[in-house]
Amino acid sequence: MSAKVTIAEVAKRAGVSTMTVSRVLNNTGPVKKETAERIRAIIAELNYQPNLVARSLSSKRSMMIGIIINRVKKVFFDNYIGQIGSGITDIVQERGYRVMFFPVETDREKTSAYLDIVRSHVIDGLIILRSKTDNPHIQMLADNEVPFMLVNHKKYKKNYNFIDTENIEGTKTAMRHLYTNGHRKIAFFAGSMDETNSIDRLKAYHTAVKELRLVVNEEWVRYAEFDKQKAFEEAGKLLQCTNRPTAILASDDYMAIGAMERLQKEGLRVPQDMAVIGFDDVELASYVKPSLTTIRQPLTELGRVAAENLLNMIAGTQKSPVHKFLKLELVKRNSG
Amino acid sequence: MSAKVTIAEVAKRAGVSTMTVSRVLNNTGPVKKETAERIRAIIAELNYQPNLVARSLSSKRSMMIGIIINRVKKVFFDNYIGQIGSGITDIVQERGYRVMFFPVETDREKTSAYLDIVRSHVIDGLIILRSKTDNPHIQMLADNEVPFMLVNHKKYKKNYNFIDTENIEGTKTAMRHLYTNGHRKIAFFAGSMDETNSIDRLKAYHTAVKELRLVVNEEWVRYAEFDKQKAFEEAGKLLQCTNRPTAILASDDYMAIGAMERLQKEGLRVPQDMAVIGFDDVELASYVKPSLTTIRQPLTELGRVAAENLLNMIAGTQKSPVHKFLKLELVKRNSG
DNA sequence: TTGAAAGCGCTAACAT
DNA sequence: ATGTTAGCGCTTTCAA
Repeated sequence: MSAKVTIAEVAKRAGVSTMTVSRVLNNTGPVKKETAERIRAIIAELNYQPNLVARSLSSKRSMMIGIIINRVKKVFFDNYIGQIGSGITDIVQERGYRVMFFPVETDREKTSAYLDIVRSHVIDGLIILRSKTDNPHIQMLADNEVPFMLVNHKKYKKNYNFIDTENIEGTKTAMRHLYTNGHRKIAFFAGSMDETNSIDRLKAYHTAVKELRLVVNEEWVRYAEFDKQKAFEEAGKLLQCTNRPTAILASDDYMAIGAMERLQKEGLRVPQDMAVIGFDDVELASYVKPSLTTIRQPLTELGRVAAENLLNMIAGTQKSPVHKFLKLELVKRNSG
Repeated sequence: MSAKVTIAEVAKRAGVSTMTVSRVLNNTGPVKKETAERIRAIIAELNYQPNLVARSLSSKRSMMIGIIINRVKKVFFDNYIGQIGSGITDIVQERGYRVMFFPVETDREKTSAYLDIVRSHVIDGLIILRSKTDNPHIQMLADNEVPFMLVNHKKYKKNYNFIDTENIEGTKTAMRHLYTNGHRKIAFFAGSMDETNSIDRLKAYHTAVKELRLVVNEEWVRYAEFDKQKAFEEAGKLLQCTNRPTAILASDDYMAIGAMERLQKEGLRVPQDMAVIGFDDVELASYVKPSLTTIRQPLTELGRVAAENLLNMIAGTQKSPVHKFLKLELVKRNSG
């Protein structure tokens, strides 16, 4: 890499110490106007750029925010992440930070996984999307007092910060909607049971079943791990039940869509023969036929709020713990 | 951040110098077996993790690969990026590197934009998706001898490396397909004209028009900048033409879908009244109604090849320039 | 308003 | 097989 200009070089040419240059660079401490201008001119002339790594090592801050994405699916950047990531990025950049997205494989062995990038000050704070409940890294982050925010995850611990949605209420809303439409036998497609969202939604399903005095059938609860293909398969099994439900509520849109595909493949009409409702409102939801009725999560907003709180915690203007919930909204379309 | 264990601490406890610990850490140079084991035990006991930033500063490598995503759309992580990113990530992790995704705003002012992260050794190499032709940063990377690969971009310069697809052939294939289906009046929706892909596809459209001796009409070429909404609007204008085409070839799927939505909104049937063909084969393409016929780009493979070549260049086993093209494939569905 | 010294935590290069 | 020295490029701290 040619022509590496360092702060020392700039200082030398300006006839000042590196500290003065540093002050100009960071707007820290007083510098005489003319000196500052001279230095700025030289910086421009030499096209000098501070070495971020050296700066991080020395100052222990990087002005970077990391976004951890649990890489479970093959194509992990889906519209769910796209919407949340967009919200985060907006806020973070507004406040002069940069964002970096880290896909990480969920191996429970490498305990270091992403503690090291924070400890090393590669990034100043972390936003973690849809963490697993048994993720050991989170506790390490907390123990190390690393600023972090969990998105779409819930854990009431005083050094855990999260922003989640009102899953219980949302699930009930969906159930009541189906009930109103005449459904009394409702199946539920659960996501990964190691995510609090899944757990909450499943629990709420059971509660709603009781509250609405619905028929209960264990076979109607299918586990598909937020995976479209798995939902496709589980829907097949569901159709084998002697006592067939008339509606499906799925824990996310991708599962709803997978299930719907299977139903249609087997010749059923949606929603006439079986209604289907999803969760999230990803881009695909409005494109499938019939378009998907779903419980909309305000994903972009989720990202924005997470970013705001994280940055405030880093700045020290917000104290831990942050435990927030955003509202959900039923989006009525044509699938149920 | 509590209990910061450094290499010095490990060395002290092991009764050796930091260099010996460093050697154990990096498998560099010889260390007596027992010493190594003792050191490893202490590392485990103290839960020591090397400081990545200090390591980067000293060694000038970070074992990280950056992926630059031009942030033009609001939700920038779409399925196009998802597929490419997935391919990249697979290869990069296989080879012991990590990946980080950087969304960057396309402001031409900040010339530093992403040169600084490489110069600073935050990352060892860069993959850039769909760069603009007038992107000044690329030349800076080249001038600074930064290892980089452009994906879905073409530029024959000896210090530019790219992996692209055979856009010309692909476009012609699509045109011939429409021709075979009886179409003689074919419209074209061009993407952003500051991307080589768009330029190539538009050029190929014109060539095909000539080769197939088709009717020519300037109004049939619409510019929609890879934007679904813009395509929606342009399709409206297209319908105003006195001499209306019978088919649309779009430079990417999102535009094709936007156009299709408008046609359907105006009461036209696709493909009977107007055929529509896209480019890419993103996830949405198979979900829209009618499902989208498209020229499939091997997106995941594109990512894999980009990553392989980049890592080889970093390792010194691959020389610049790398100029590669992957084949395209017509995916026949129901829209044309 | 400016500078000098020290050090962030690690590894390269050269000893031994 | 191991250690010493120096330094990566910056900022912190203290002094002037």
